[in-house]
Amino acid sequence: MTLAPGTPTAGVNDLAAAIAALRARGLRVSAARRVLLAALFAADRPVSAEELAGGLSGRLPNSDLASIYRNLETLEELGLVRHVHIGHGPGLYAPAGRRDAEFVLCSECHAFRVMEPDEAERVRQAVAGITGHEPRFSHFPLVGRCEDCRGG
Amino acid sequence: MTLAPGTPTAGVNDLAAAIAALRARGLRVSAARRVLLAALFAADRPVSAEELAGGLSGRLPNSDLASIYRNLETLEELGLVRHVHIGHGPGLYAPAGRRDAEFVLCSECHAFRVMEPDEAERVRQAVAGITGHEPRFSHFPLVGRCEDCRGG
DNA sequence: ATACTTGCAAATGATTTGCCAGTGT
DNA sequence: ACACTGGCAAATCATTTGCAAGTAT
Repeated sequence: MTLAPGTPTAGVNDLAAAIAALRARGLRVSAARRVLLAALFAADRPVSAEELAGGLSGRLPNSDLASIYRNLETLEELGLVRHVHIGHGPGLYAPAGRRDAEFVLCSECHAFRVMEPDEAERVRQAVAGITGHEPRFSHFPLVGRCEDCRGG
Repeated sequence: MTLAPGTPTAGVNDLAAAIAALRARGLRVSAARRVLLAALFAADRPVSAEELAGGLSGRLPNSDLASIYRNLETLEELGLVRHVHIGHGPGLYAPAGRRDAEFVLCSECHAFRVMEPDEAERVRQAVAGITGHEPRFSHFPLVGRCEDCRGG
């Protein structure tokens, strides 16, 4: 799809707002999209397209992976959804909040979490001051041994 | 393959040392491995298996992707090779030095570089102090807008 | 009514596996 | 000699694309 001109959609933080954003862009609110968005907002962690298809079956007559990928792509272009990579598995999708979540992954125990807003801000500041790059851990998480695994 | 017991191989920084490490582990020094390692050490940036196969053809009668992947995996288990991911493309391989290289990628201009040792150390310290994680940017690079792109 | 969407099948790109012939030690 | 390796074909996993039928607006 090519996005028609219009107000650039930012992140939203609930299903209703996401659906409103679809409408605002002139995109159709189909059953498949409703259920997909609902599943994403209901999940407490980023989920794969495969998991979404699984969770959706039953809730929808047929949940096809191709359609799910297509919708995830559309929603991502709209800024309503985002995806991260953990290790070598499939991409994991999550609803996009008003600001991108920054992820942290332990390379040893694989604990995965979202940074606190101020934590993320401090990392941004510190890293920018050292490397010159304003870091983003929303697509590739920050990977490293966590405090526990380091024997803290 | 399952690695036989022996001295755990660390990174090395030249072809001869890598070959010695293979021998030390009782692995065979075949023409394919020689040429593969030579290509990796000759490259000035991480390269894909496909690129390696291309560069190798001519130097070897037949360079098969499957064999290249198998060897890269073996060499990686030995600690002689490492791979990074940039965006969604194929994995990119590089020889592993005595300590892992930490990569930085600009999310805007896609400039890709290796951190200076002290730069990496400062990032490690700073981030560990904030998130509790000792960060590693050898598998997933640190991604963010670079100084130039931020209008520095 | 019409353009956007879906489901299904088939294609693609990256990487892995099975198997037997070839070769380093 | 013998186990380790390489080549080739086929399989697998994640994701994408083509296309005709279905549906939101």
